[in-house]
Amino acid sequence: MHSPKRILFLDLVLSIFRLNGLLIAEGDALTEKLGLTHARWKVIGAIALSNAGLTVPGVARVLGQSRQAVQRITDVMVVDGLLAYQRNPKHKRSVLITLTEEGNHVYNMLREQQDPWVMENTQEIPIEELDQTLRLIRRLINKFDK
Amino acid sequence: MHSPKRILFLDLVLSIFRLNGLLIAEGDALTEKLGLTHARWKVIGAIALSNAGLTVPGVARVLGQSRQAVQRITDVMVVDGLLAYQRNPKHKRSVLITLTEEGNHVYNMLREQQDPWVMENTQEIPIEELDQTLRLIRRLINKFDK
DNA sequence: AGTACAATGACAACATGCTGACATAGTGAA
DNA sequence: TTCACTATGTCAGCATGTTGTCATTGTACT
Repeated sequence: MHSPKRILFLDLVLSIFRLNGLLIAEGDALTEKLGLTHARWKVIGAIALSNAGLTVPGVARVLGQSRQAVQRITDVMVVDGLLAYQRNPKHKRSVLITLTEEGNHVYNMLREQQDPWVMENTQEIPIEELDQTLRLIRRLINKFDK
Repeated sequence: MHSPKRILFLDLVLSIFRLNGLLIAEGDALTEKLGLTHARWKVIGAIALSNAGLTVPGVARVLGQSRQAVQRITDVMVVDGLLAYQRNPKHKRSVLITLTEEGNHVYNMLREQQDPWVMENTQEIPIEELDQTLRLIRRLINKFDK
């Protein structure tokens, strides 16, 4: 049972855990000057990328997290003036999340940090390898996301 | 600046976050009957795989976590009778962690759950793809782990 | 329309990760 | 040997994730 594939897969699982931790640390370092954290980085990114406007459960679905976890983050970000809740014509209670002017400004500054970071960490990696890896990761996500 | 590579990389980062969350859920489901959690699964695995015996900071280094986080888990596992602290001939205060008889039993049962799980989730995936992916993940880990 | 089921907000309990701080133990160089 | 630096255990505070529960709102089917 100690097939190479088994070892390889368990190794991959542990490496995902490891990389996840390192990416969180990178995210925190990257956003520290902006008064953000990795969790807020994920949320502000999801909202900035949405055209139609997202609700709290909508962000949770995009990020694959519980709506409660997202709600806690967005509540704080609204208090901090980065996000605002807007009336949702489609739902009496479930409001839409939008970026405030300050939120937009922070997101733009975030981009200025993020873009060189991405460049730095991908320039030596062929695009085909990134693509293959992303495809396998997605395949595993689909397998587990039921 | 919206190069395909940039999009691809950010997509990969988000997918790592996503897969990490799903793997934690899988780990929790897999170990629930054994009274474990994903965090204890990682720790018990690290200790079972070590031949020479590990200290708390040793496990932390293997897993790439803070020693404080590992200490908290092992303290509980010692109380629960899965682990035991043993005198370390090389250090007066930093004890070695060993599996108790019960800990060994739980680890074996864990393997009985884990092996079919690994089989089920890898049988359709060529070993070369797993290998390529692991290599890229490792490459990123090395990049961020300074 | 009415009614069952799903989605949402709100609150709580808990697990797990991080960092910081402090005292003690170990190590290596002068 | 002595002294500076590193490693370790311990305690605390905090951020973030999970699940569970309950009341309310939306949706879809009869």
